Amino acid sequence: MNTRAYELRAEVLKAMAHPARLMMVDALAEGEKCVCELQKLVGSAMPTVSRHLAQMKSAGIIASRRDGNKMYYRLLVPCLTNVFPCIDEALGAEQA
Amino acid sequence: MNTRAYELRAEVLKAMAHPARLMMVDALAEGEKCVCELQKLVGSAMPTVSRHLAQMKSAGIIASRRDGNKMYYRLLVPCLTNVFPCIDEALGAEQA
DNA sequence: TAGCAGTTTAGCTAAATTGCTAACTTATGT
DNA sequence: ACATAAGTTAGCAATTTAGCTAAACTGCTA
Repeated sequence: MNTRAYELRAEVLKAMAHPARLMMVDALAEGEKCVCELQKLVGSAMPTVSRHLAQMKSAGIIASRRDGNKMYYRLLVPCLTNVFPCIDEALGAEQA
Repeated sequence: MNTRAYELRAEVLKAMAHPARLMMVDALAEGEKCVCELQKLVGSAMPTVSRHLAQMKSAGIIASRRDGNKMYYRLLVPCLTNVFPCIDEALGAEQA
């Protein structure tokens, strides 16, 4: 495994490593949502939400589609949500 | 799901979201390793490696054991490595 | 007890991240 | 054409992260 591969993986993980972004990934796992819906969900200002989404999009884990004046985002890699149970397990065990 | 749960998950992901740390997680998935081995692997200065390890330890994904003057680290949550194939898939697909 | 290998902690600087407000864009409706 | 709704981009301040060097520990071994 070369360094470049690890850099790419790190970018994807970094794109998820934020409470608001995780919340959105979770929501998008159920199906596509518009920015306005996601904004209500996370409760941050619209520009903030938009930037979080742009970040995940540039990492390649979500994609967008325009419908009228709404932008719909969808999760490109649903298997990412499979880590959550594993992470929660880690949080339960903690120290050792 | 409450906000706190997402914050905790984000911390775990953040602890992994770095090329050097991912490299170490991959290495530790094969079995425990001392800091000196990990340092050779990632090629950064020893204090830097030590701090990366401390970060992952405080996130709860690795643990340490002292043997003489060496510290051995091990992966507490091996299932974390299951995401990598999924991430690589995401990197292959990209935009949409 | 002195010295050495292995590791961690401290202190610093540079760079990246986050969140906000304000300004701009795109599409809808009148 | 104008107003409004939905999003994005820009620019700023505060915080966090990353890497380095130097200094402190920790545990062997002579």
